[in-house]
Amino acid sequence: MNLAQLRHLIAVAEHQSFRKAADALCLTQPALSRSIQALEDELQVRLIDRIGRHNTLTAYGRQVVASAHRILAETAELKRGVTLLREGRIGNIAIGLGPTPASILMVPFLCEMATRHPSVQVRIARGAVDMLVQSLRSEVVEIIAVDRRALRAADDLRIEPLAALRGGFLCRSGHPLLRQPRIELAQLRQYPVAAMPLSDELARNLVAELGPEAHPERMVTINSEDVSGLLDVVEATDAVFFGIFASARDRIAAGRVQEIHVEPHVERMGHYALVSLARRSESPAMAFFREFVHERFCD
Amino acid sequence: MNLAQLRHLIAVAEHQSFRKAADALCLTQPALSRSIQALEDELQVRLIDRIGRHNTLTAYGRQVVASAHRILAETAELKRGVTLLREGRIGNIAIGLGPTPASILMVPFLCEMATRHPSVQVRIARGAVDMLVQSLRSEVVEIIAVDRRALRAADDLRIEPLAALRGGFLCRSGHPLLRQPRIELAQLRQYPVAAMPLSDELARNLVAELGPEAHPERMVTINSEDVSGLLDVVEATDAVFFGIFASARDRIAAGRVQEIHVEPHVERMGHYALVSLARRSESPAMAFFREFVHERFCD
DNA sequence: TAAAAATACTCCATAGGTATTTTAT
DNA sequence: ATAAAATACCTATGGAGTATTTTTA
Repeated sequence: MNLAQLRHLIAVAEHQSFRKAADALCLTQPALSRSIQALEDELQVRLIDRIGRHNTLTAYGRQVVASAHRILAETAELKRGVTLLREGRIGNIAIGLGPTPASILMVPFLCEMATRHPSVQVRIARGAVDMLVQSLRSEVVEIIAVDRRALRAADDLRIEPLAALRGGFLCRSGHPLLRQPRIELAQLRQYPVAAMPLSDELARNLVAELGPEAHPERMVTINSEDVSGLLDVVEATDAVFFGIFASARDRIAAGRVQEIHVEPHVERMGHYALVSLARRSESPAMAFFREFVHERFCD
Repeated sequence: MNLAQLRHLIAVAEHQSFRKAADALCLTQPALSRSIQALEDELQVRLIDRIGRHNTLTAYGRQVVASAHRILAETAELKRGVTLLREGRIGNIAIGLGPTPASILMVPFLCEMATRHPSVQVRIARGAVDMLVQSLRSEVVEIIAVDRRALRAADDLRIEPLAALRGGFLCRSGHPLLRQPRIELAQLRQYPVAAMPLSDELARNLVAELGPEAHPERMVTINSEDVSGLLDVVEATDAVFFGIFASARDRIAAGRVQEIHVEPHVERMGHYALVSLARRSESPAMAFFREFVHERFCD
């Protein structure tokens, strides 16, 4: 039994004629006859009463045609489902975001999906890099966006670097520091410093470039993984934010916070990456996330 | 896309290995690989991530496998349905019965079907032969059992004669007539005669054999198509029944009615037939009816 | 007698098998 | 290095076409 035979049977049932059905199927009449015969032989049952003018279904034929309709409808549904999935009109994606990527991506991405692709289910996990990598390996999430320097390379991971993001110090507009002609770390440290947990590598670099006072353990007083929360504090108080400017893109654009140019000037860059399992194909809707991330990861 | 490919995909999904799945399918691994590839090519989508140890379904694969399960379940259901139908465990039959056949068959057949084949839907139409033939031609019923002599032969009808049935006069046990040594039509006509509508042919025969007094128009006083009803009357009164003895088989066996031997003795036979549409195959469950009829049409 | 379905035959595309190469752990 | 999947190549079968016969209205 095959799907063609079912289509053929339905056509004959509809046209009540092998010839007309064959024409409709773009098939020759003998081919159609044999197709129906083969089905009848396999089911060991006569499906159509051949009575010259208008052929009619037997009781078996009616039974089989009913099933055939369901089967063919289901195959059409299969193809439709694949198409919808490919077009990203259905599907689901599970994403893991490290603290800074979350601050840059989460709300805007969820807004984008909610408006543009409302039928795609999105799940977002947030957390530390190690935890996210674990989620990735256990396939709880399909992709993660994390700090590249906190990542241990492994050949089961596909690491896709993202554009580097500028970072440094931010404070609210009208902050007392901004009135000073030259801001050194010592002045800045008179205010609380808000930052997310920083990597050892970054800590070493800070100490090397700005002196021992710049070690996060000493410098950072307000520490949270919730970067947005930190920025709320920075906007409302004299606390100073240390992190990636893109996390505060909207606030900077709105003039609510601004960069502090600390002397000596050192360009701080954040390096992030999308990480997924190697040799694993990705959900179709994941293209949206990928595109969105590359769009947002720039200064 | 074909059913084999869907089966193959499901096997690979289950075994997470082309080799094991191929073994399970009694297929070689290359054949299975190509089958899956062909399906992927047709759907233009990767269905399985080949990752050495355990291959896994892609998002598309999961979608397709879900549909594939439904499709294959439906094809199994199709075959099961055909089998059930062939075994007469499901199905429906619509039957037409003339007055006398109805009196012989209806109740016992319905009892038989209700006990032996409770899932088979049975519809029984009763009526005059012409009406039943019309129902047959319009496929309202699939077969009719009627008086053969009331039937006009036509080559779109398949007529299957049934064993002839003896007929004549019946009265209740203890009927005054039975005390007489010799019963002639004149004596019998002192009592009401109950009969169903009789054919012109039979009327002519009766007149020829028993004289003008035997013409149904004069002889029959209680006339109905409901033979069982007539027999109820005959049992309860001195009315005499004229018809086929098989209609009263149970009543005769129980000694409630008995034959009246009218002189001169003329063997009256009823000739019935099963009629169906020529070149039309019959419902599988119809075999039960056919068998039942042949079993009951005997004296 | 004419129209439709079945049959006879021929051909080709496809599915399967075997041998081998490539890939991944 | 080994196990698994992919590829190459060959074969056979099933399905389709053409020509013809049989059937039936």
